[in-house]
Amino acid sequence: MSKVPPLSRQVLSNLELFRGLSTAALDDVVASASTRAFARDFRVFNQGETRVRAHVLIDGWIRISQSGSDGAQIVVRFIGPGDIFGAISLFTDRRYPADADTLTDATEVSWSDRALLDLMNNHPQIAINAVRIVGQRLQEAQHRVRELATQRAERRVAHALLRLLRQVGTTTSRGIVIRFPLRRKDIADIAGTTLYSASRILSAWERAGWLKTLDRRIVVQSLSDLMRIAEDESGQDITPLPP
Amino acid sequence: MSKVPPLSRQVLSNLELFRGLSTAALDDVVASASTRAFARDFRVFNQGETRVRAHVLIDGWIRISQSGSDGAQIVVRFIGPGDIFGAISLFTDRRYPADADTLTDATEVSWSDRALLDLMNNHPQIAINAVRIVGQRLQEAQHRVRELATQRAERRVAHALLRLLRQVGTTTSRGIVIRFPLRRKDIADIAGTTLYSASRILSAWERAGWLKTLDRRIVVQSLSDLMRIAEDESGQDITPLPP
DNA sequence: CGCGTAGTTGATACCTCTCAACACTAGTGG
DNA sequence: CCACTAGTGTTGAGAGGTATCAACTACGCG
Repeated sequence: MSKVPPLSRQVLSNLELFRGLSTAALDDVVASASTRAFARDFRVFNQGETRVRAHVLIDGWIRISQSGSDGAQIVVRFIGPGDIFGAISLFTDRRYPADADTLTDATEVSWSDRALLDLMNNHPQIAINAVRIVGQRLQEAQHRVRELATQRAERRVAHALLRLLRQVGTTTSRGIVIRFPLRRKDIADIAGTTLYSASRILSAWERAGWLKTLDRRIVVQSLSDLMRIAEDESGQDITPLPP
Repeated sequence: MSKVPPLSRQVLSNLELFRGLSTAALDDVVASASTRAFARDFRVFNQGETRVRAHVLIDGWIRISQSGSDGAQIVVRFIGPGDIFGAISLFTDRRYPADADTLTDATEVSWSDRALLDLMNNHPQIAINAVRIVGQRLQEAQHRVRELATQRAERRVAHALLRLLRQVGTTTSRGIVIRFPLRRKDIADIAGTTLYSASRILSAWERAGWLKTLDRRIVVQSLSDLMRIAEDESGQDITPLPP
């Protein structure tokens, strides 16, 4: 889990967290960074752990999930290339609030709490970027709260799929594919329902020909029907990434 | 709605957003601030409005609520003295994501987007404070997501009351009182349930003698029973503010 | 081949929403 | 002084969505 690929200013300057920095500033950032590579299905950190660092994912996919004392679990979000994760805890109670697991092979770069604070103090733009990123996530989370409080399971599953397609959908000849494997349990934990309900809902959609799952990967064939179920109030359209 | 009380460095330095600033920095902050006073039941800003500012509440209480296109509504949070609000939108899509209404007479101070960004650039500590504040709210929101996804209405109502007690509880001879008036609908919108379910649950608790409501204000008499219902996994205890 | 993981589907129970009726209060205006 | 109204809260009856439990299938892998 630790062949270390070189970390360039080029790579860093494309990350949202370091957007708008001078090359001198980027050099500072590089100097205190450390890079790691993980295999698939690796636990990057555990909920409750106190040796916190600020992480940015360079390549691969990670699932952030949170579980309660009763064992009930939710998926907080999926982390893709360029996303920061595990970083908020540096500023709050210095414990990771969730688990992080790799879904694929992955490489990350990370900074210690001290290093990140120094960087932010010396280069305020980093802190401003962080506010923007965390703010976006807060808005998403509040949107999700409303969804859970007011909509039913079927619509929540539809929304969950649409969000995933927006974030990580790839167009192929067969339809739009979600780039990484998802179990029914994952879908349930995203949409806030049970494995069983998620399975029933997806089966129904498969029967209707709206989507199918190939080797844990979901292929959507009729986006419009999905959007009709979701009745997306925020009429954002979905522009999948290039393959 | 606009007799302007004087704004002192003293007041500002006690706000979390401006914690740890030099007096020179505080002078900068004061220079670009503008103060306003509102009557009770005043709409401070509307969801979707684009003339966004960063607000800090000096005195009073404000309810932040969000509604969907279908009319379903949730209470996002209550804002008390010292809290910032409406500020994240400066960094994201420059639209307020929710409505803000005063629950009492209130005074706020606010900054334009331009002014706040300049302040953050000149005084990185402000941006760092902002990351911490927004990060805490994100964690709260994610906790709430899990709660909605995995727990049932009664427990969610208990949690909602406990959160309110923690934030704005005052001990009196009769019990712990939530400082501002709350309708059943408010409780429902916080806990993510309906007016009817909230009413049933609270009635049951009144019959059990755990709490009562006097003039829209909830008085909790048996904290322990409430906590038992909530089965609070994060065994935080509740330390009410002084009366 | 057997085992573990994943997925499907039926039966059932129960929580919660929904709809409706009614009580209570405060404020308004005749 | 008394309807009248609007806002709020309570409670019952019924429907319906979803969780839960259980049984079964399918697949991959040692």
